[in-house]
Amino acid sequence: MPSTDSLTNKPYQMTTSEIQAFQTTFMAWYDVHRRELPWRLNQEPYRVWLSEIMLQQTQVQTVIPYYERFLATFPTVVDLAAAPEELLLKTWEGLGYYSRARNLQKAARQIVDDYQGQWPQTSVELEKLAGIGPYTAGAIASICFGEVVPAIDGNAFRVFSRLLKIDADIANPKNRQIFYDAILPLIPQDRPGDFNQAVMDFGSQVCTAKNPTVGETDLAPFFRSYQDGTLLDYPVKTKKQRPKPVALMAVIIQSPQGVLLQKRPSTGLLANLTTYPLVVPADILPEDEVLTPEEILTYIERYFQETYAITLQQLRPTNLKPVVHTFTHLKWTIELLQAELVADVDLAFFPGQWYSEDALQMVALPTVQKKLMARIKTN
DNA sequence: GACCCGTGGAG
DNA sequence: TCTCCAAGGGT
Repeated sequence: MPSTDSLTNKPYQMTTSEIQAFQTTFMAWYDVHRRELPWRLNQEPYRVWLSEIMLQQTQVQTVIPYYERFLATFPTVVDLAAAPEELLLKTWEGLGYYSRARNLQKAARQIVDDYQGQWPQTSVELEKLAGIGPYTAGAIASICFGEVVPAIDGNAFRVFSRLLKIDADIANPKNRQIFYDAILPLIPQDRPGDFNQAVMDFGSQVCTAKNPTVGETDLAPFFRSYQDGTLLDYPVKTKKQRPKPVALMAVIIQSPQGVLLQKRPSTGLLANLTTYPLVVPADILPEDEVLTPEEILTYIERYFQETYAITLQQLRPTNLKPVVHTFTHLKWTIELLQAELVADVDLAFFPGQWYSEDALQMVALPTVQKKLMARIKTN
């Protein structure tokens, strides 16, 4: 049951004097413990925006080297708008959630083409840009333009659910408004950007998911859940489902021109990235039929013939241990197969090409592909 | 609203 | 090994 303020009868509120004291204490904590980060050098929208996109579902430590490299490669929004996709994805390689990179460029082109290179300055307008949702819009608007608006991310959910004992399920998007309404009156009018960044720093350094140390800070008296010993009961979050297991086969085909790699479709998992040809046996094998390994290979040969007009020679299993790679929602177990080709294969129907070692350096490879290559190299 | 979309670190 | 998490957004 939600805690209710006796004066206003609205849920999850503080009195005016409580708010004053909280703000003073919280911002004082921030002024002492504020982290120095590359994207805090100044408040240029391009730099702040890039950091916010990279930090989506990604830890600070992981982002920092990518951030520096990306800024060096694409110093301005104009450079980014004009970048070749291959270089864009290569710069993002390994960071994951690759649609972020494509949306980043889409938004850069919106800025250049639709906004004459001038950033919109409100969260409402910012949210119209590709890849910018409610959180990122709030973060940029408050940090760069001083708009008094919450930036509600995982840290904010955790900090304010514990502060105010908000027991609404944070996994339910419908409950976001409850947090918005609760946080908005807590934002100091003169420091909205600092406030939102203070939430990040406090949430990631003190009010952490595991082993929180709220009790060791001056903020402890304000945390209602800490006061009654229920800090770890918050936030309330329903469980996610487990990654679904999927069996795949990678077909490694060598030739004097290099190895055959396939560019994935422009939508869906690992969009536009490059891997060995990956076959999902479940998709090309007859259902409800027990097949021998030899028969399975025959089906794969037929699949390559019919789909790509490629004749595989000597398709065979390797003695390599399968590669296991887990995504958020999928768990791939990949068997490695080898094949030879007759000379002068026509790749007219194959979405890929032969890659030499040098050419491999230029193309964006997902981590699962790097794992597959490592498995081969170490044997 | 439910599902899709990566990766690396922590315990 | 397994589970959960980490500055979410798109469809």
